[in-house]
Amino acid sequence: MGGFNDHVTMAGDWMPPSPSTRSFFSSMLGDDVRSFSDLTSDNKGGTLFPPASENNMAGNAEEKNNGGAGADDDQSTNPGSSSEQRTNLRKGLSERMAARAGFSAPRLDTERIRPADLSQSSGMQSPYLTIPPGLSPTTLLDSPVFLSNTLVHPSPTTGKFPFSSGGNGRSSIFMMEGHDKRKDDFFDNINTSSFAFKPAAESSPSLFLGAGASSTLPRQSFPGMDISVQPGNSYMPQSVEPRKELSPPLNEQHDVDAEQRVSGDANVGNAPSEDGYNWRKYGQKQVKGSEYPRSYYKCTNQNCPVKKKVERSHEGHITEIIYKGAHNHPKPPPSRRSAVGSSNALNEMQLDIAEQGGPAADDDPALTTMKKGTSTGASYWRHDNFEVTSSAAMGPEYGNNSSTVQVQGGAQFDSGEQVDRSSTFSNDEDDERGTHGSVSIDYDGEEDESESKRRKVEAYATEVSGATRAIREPRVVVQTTSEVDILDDGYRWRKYGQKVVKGNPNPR
DNA sequence: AGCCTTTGACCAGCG
DNA sequence: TCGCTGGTCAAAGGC
Repeated sequence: MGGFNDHVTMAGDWMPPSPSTRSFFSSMLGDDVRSFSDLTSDNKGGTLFPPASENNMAGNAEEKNNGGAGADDDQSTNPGSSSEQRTNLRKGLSERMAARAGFSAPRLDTERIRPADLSQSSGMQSPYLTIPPGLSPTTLLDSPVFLSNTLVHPSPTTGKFPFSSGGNGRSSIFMMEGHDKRKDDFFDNINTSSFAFKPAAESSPSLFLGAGASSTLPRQSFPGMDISVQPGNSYMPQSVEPRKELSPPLNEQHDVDAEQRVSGDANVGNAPSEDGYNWRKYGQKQVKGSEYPRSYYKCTNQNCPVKKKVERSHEGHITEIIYKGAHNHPKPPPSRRSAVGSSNALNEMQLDIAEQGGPAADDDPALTTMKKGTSTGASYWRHDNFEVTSSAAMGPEYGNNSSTVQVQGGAQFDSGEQVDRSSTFSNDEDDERGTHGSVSIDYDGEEDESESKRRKVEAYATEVSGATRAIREPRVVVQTTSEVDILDDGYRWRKYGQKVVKGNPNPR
């Protein structure tokens, strides 16, 4: 879609822009970019990506090497229409990856950007942000900081959550609809460089594991996960499952890859229940374009339409999680399986969060902020590897209320609650190629958003993620149904701007 | 006994 | 219309 160009520009623009998410974003980008560029230059031949993910990457290594050619393609293609994008998607991962690499590199003014982040993120090398096992996306989302805006960095107030800041920043970043390439690049880079939210990190050690070499900063990022919410019904997903990647405690973060895969994921082998909900796996399939098999889960709660797709690496690391629909019921009490997840670090993390973050997300204004993001269709939210995407808001039918729930950006994945809408932090800007498409699609908010569209979107996401996934890590996508509802989330919103975004006929 | 996972087959959408 | 692909179904088996 049209978005592509924008994105490109975006890259350049990152720095300047707007205060909010974007700025945050930009800062992040800086790191990302930097790292990315560095990588590219250094690695030229191939390894654009950070070593950390080797395990995941392993499969990709070849692809990476091939990258050069692919890059060109990508660039050329990116701009193209959605169809083109798809085409691209179909290309080998290697090409795509390469393309991405190539793509972003040139455009970004890494040098400018770099500094800021570096300082912050210097520590974060690890590509993945790990979320400790037990930590649910929900939790993450809930975290006040997270919600808070990008500005937050280390929130003085909320503070603690490095995560949050990351979240925010990321969210903004992530939100980028397009996120694709850029995302990928970003994320990849980010992971490596990290977008760190400096500050707070300390407080919640448990949260980030990540990767990063640097234990400190990294925490904030969530490298490995992408979360996306898809519209279907709307109840948002409550959580992302941390699984493998998630977890390594801060200390462990150093060796992201190894650790994450190996130990990190306590959850790994298990069904994704870490988010607090009970899921039943009803299928598994190898999806084209994806290195790893995709597992299909349904929420076991009666009448709950929520489904999720999880892709895991051989090691069991989650490379991508896509939520579809929102839960129409509260989170079941932790028991059994959930308990399992809870046992992990994630749980701890959550606890930490609660303690630290203290403020309930709901209450937290920041949260509110996040929600704002939602306006449009899809949003992406990402922490290093952690990414959340939401498309339009959920249908009122489902979630209604939910006071708390938000997806994405602001969203809380709170489990019990339904997510009302997605947020968009999007970034419209971001999107690189396809993403846009997806975004826009959701964006339309058509309730039905045809499945097909949805599919496409998903597919796109999948692919993108797939390509990068290995590299990047898990991703959670939450789709919602319509954007319209977004404003009806029970919160009060103040419009602070309107802008026409390329690729989107409607002013944002 | 209940719940969940596995896995091959089937179905539907899309190009 | 055909083939491909993703998503879902449902039987079988395990815990």
